[in-house]
Amino acid sequence: MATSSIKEVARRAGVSIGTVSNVLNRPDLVAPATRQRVLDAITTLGYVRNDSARQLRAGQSRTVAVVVLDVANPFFTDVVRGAEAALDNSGAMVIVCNSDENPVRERRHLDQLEEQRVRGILITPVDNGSNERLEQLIRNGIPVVLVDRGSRTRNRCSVAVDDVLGGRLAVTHLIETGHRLIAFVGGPTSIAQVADRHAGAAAVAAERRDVKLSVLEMPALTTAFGRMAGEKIADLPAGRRPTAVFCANDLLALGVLQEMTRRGLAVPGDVAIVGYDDIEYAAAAAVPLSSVAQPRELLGRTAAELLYGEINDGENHRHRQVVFEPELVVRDSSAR
Amino acid sequence: MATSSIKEVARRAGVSIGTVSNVLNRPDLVAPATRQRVLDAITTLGYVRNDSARQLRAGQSRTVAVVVLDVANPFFTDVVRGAEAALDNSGAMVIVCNSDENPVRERRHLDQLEEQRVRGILITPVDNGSNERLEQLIRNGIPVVLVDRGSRTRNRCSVAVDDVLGGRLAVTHLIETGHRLIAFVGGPTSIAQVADRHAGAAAVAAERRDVKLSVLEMPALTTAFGRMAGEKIADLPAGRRPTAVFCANDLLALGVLQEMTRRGLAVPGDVAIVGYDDIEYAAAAAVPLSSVAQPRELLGRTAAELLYGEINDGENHRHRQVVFEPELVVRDSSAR
DNA sequence: GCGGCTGGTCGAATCGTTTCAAGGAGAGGG
DNA sequence: CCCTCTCCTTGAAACGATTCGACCAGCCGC
Repeated sequence: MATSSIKEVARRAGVSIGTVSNVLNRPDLVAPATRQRVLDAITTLGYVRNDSARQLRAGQSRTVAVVVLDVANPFFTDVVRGAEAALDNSGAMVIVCNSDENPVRERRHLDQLEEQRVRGILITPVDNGSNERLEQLIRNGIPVVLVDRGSRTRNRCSVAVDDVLGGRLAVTHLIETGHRLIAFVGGPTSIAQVADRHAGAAAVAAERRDVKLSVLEMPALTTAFGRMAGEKIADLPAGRRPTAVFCANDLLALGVLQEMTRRGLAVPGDVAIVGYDDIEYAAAAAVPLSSVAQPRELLGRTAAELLYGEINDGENHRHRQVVFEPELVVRDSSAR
Repeated sequence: MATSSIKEVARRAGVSIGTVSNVLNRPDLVAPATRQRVLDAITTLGYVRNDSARQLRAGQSRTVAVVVLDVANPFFTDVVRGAEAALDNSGAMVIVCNSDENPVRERRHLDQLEEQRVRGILITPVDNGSNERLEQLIRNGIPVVLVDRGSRTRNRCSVAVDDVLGGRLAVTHLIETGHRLIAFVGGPTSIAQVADRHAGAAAVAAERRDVKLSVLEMPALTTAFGRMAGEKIADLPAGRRPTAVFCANDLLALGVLQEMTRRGLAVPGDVAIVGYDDIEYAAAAAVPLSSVAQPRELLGRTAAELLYGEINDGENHRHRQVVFEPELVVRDSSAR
């Protein structure tokens, strides 16, 4: 019942504590006969190492934390998957903390993690307010890698995806398939990702005289608001109605798609649609959705590798800012 | 840089170690002036408690683990959410472990968690093989609550949803809206959930002479196989074609829906569809999908509460097996 | 036969906390 | 003025592991 300690194992095997520890950590130092005796004692007692004591002695834990904005978001679950894959056989254990876009929760998690002396942290911070706390962690010797946020200051590693490029890709594709009247359906511009995606889209549109990009700014990036945006678009007279819509994420796009179908407008015949994120359900929509895909797993994997490097290189580590390129996946919703 | 210990705080504040500890844990025992001096020392040194030492002394940690089959599955993320909510102000910290339906990974996590002396574990085990390991944990004094699996043996708590009832609800609804030729699209019957849902559906169908339930067993519960099932159904001549389809999960249902739309069959006009799980995208489908919803957050919350009870009641705890009822959500895809 | 070496084992120190019995300084009562 | 009581504070003993110098017994070579 009460889990037994190394001391009892030692007594039962008739050896010293140090020898038991050696069996556990450097078995080749111990004579085979003794080793076997100790192992037997361990199994009969059902001994389980106490990790707290181990860590206390070692001065740090073997776990790495990933702090995400939303565990339910497929984007982050894939990032976590990537990170886990990268750290799988490094002896480290990955734990996932969910800040839920709540600065207070984030703060609490970071405090906890520091108390636990985690080996390192991968984090997508809720806002820029977290910066001071993160600086502190770094000063205290805990490596931090930023995920999906480029780092302005060069004193940490970060991985991100080029959202401006993503916007360019989407709109370039729409122009190439013949569209001239294009709508951008976005969310609050306070979200950096939304702003960047729009910037890319606008830049491409501005390069051509005959292309016009209108903007619909919705309060949030949900299907419900997508439907609402769809209504507004469908209500326009055929001549002034955009023939293509680029949405800041897939949920918006699904909403728009749904509304078009309901109104009897053909996709992509009357209106082409391109989303962003390439979530699993994008491909499964009634009309499979074109979307700008981000290398989610790769993002997590790379972040983990940077962290791993930082942990091992120690003082002479050079921080790196990695930026990935998104990729356009063309499906039926924007086929010619 | 090197994080400072309680000892240095004590020296800097000119008090003993014990006093610093008291400031941290029972501040009212310390004279205000002293307390302030200690707090100042703590902030100037940037002292952070060492949780390992704390736990070592305490004998157990303050964390509770949730071991899920798939972090990316919305079902589990909601369960986790519920558990977090229930434990939020109990001082416990929730960590999420992902077994990825892999017994080896599951085993490794359980080992790690036992070494960490976690307070308790919520788990959806990969298979019945885990049972022995779980028994062991329980014997060693770590409370375990099963999630989404009823416990046969009465020696632990569990929470589950009545899948047989879910099947009944779906088919009863279809019969009431006038359907007589109904298809069940399922997955491998080795999955208990699938078997139960089918059992419920079959039971209701058997109660009426004029109702016929055919079964399509697909290899996996994905949209791709849903489309395939859709093909088979659409290929049938109109007279023998089922007028309603009940799918073992929403992904299958979305696949079927997609194929119907592609073939020009109206949903629900020609074929009504009911799914299972009520995932977020069910409501967002081109034709909003009727689905059997499980109380996912409630499941997590209840599991956490049972665990909490078990932790606190100690010896005189009585294990309970809680079963929740699913609920049918009717949307357009099966509207009359 | 003796010095040195090697392989195996031991014991003690250490990590950073918490807890608790014990002590000390004032204050208040007799 | 002394005794008692309260309030603070202290110091030492855990908790369970790891690590490292010391020790001991054989064995080898000279």
